[in-house]
Amino acid sequence: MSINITFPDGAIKQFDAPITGIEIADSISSGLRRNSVAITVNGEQWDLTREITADATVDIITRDTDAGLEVLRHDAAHVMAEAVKELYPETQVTIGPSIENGFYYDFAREEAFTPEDLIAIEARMKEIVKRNEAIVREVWDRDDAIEYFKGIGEVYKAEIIADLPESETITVYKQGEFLDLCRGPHLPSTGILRDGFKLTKLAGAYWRGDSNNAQLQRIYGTAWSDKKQLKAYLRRMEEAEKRDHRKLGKALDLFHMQDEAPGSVFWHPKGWAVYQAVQQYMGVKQYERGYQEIKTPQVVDISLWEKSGHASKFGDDMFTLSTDDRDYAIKPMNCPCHVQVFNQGLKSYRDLPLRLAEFGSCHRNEMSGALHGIMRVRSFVQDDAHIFCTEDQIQEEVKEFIDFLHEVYADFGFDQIVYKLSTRPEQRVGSDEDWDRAEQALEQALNDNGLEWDLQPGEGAFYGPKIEFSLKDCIGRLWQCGTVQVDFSMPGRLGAEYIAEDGSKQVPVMLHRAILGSLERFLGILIEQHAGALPAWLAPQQAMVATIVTDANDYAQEVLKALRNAGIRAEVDLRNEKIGYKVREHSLQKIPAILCIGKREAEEGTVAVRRFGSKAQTVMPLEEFIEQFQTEIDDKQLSVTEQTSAS
RNA sequence: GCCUGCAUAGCUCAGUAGGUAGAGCAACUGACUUGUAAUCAGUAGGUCGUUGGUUCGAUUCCGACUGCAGGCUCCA
Repeated sequence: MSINITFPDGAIKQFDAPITGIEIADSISSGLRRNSVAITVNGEQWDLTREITADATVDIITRDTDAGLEVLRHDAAHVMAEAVKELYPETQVTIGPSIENGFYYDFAREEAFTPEDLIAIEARMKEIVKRNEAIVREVWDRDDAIEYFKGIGEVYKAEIIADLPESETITVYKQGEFLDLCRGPHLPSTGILRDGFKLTKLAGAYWRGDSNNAQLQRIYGTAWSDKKQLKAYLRRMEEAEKRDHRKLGKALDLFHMQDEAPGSVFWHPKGWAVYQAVQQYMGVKQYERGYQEIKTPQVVDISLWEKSGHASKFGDDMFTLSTDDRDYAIKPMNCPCHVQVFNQGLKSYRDLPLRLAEFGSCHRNEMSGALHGIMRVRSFVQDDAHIFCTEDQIQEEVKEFIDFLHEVYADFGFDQIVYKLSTRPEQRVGSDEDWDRAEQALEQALNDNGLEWDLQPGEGAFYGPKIEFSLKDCIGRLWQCGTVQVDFSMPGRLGAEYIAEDGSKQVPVMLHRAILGSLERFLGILIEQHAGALPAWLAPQQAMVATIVTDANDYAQEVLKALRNAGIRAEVDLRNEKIGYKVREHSLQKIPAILCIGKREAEEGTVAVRRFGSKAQTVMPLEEFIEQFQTEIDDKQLSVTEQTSAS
């Protein structure tokens, strides 16, 4: 019997059935056969060795594509599990998927794996690849599968199968002595994995992601189509590490943290200069967009947090104190305080939308394991604002906000933004009708802005759904910064109301929103994004005046004064050192402009400018430099190259 | 909070198979007046995170605690 196989380019070829993916690949070219790892058959991913018995549309998956890498990574996880079972037979295997850049497998074992074990496991994996064991797919009866895995002591596997929907076909893959439940697809044999993998780290992970369950041992690895790709990836990771904000924060003398104040930042003069630049920028932008800035108290009676619902949901994570028989909490967030400001005086529908903003200092007793540099801290400042409005105004306000956020992120040099819509969680306040309307409003706003977004069911705040705006950092980690949340419940709980057009009392809708999120976290991301070399408008020290000879000291002081008068953050280096030494030091500090001053410059009233990232020096009159540099700062130019191309 | 690992000079790191530690840079002193990524010489600097235990003796071995790192969980 012959069947028609349709290829991605529309070509149709006849084959004698049954035929396998590997035979199809071979019929096209030996190169394709060598590089193929799986095949898409009528939209479903199949093993290359699985027989195709009827007409089908196929697409051969090669090892260098995203789908191919996923297959390789999944196989790497299986090979790792096989290696672990060979070396430590008492270990139980659970699940092992492919992930971005690699794979992991979760194991249950009494004894902890050590870093030395990883080396042994990796070596055994290489052996298994060398053995080139055939990987065979088998369809099993559900109960037989459960019995089998129970029989060999793999209770986790048995549990997974028992929980699979009845309709699911139970497939088992066999390689050598190792048998694993898996949907596939997999490589025809272990040898095809080749040597582009490496085990990277050891971690704990809860069974089924629930902290009430047993903790398993997770081994992470990275896997690529070949060794060259692997090496390139490892180099990328090394580069990324150099950008780490904790390293740069120390090297550039921006901030420090110490044992006595875990999760809190000591900002040094230079770091604080950046912090201030960011905050002042936001203040101006908010004013331009119709926000009014306020400031609310740090220590507030616990009763307010009980009314708002925060105490019951986050009580354990709040810093509390009592004095004079009264219980207080250090504010973990600003919203209830903002409602208090709204509640002062009688509000009219004419006052809406009312946009109250605060650089609100908040404290949260985050779990010790959650802390991470200045990205996740216990003491932080939010660029927080709450918009009190009518239901009709939600759409427009959210749309406005998204536009605002895009403008801000672009100014800071971010163009990769990930949008997520988080909907009602299990533990929540407010009626289902309110949640329906709130979720709809946000979804509408995202779609109206033509944005691509992911849904995160159940991830909303306890008082309302939210859109999360995340930025991708240099290591590819996603950091949530901006957010906008629709809240139908808190204003009512805290007694907010306004007089409507018809004279009736109405409860306003409250939009919670932030663009930077936490300033601490945002600065961390900013440092990593720019590898510490902040654009001139954000740099802590924008210009450094460095003298070549002591005779130029007086003129250098004049230059410093002129720069500072022009609003430029400048310093002067009069030390008795060689100019090469000074240039090196200030270049390492990534200062955007170094102005070298020697005898010639002093006589001519010029400066010799050396820009960060360039070895070239340009001698120009002081006034010209100031004018040019000021424009660069005012326009928030992101790089000098942009400046030259723009002018 | 949980799992694994780590904690030595201001910084980056070495070291001690148990006998109280060393380099480079930085700091300080002196000389050098210098033209674009490190001038030379000298000096000083450490309860080896805290705290118990084992030992004649612990920075080193064991335990607890604190902090940090990578994950997991959490993130108003």
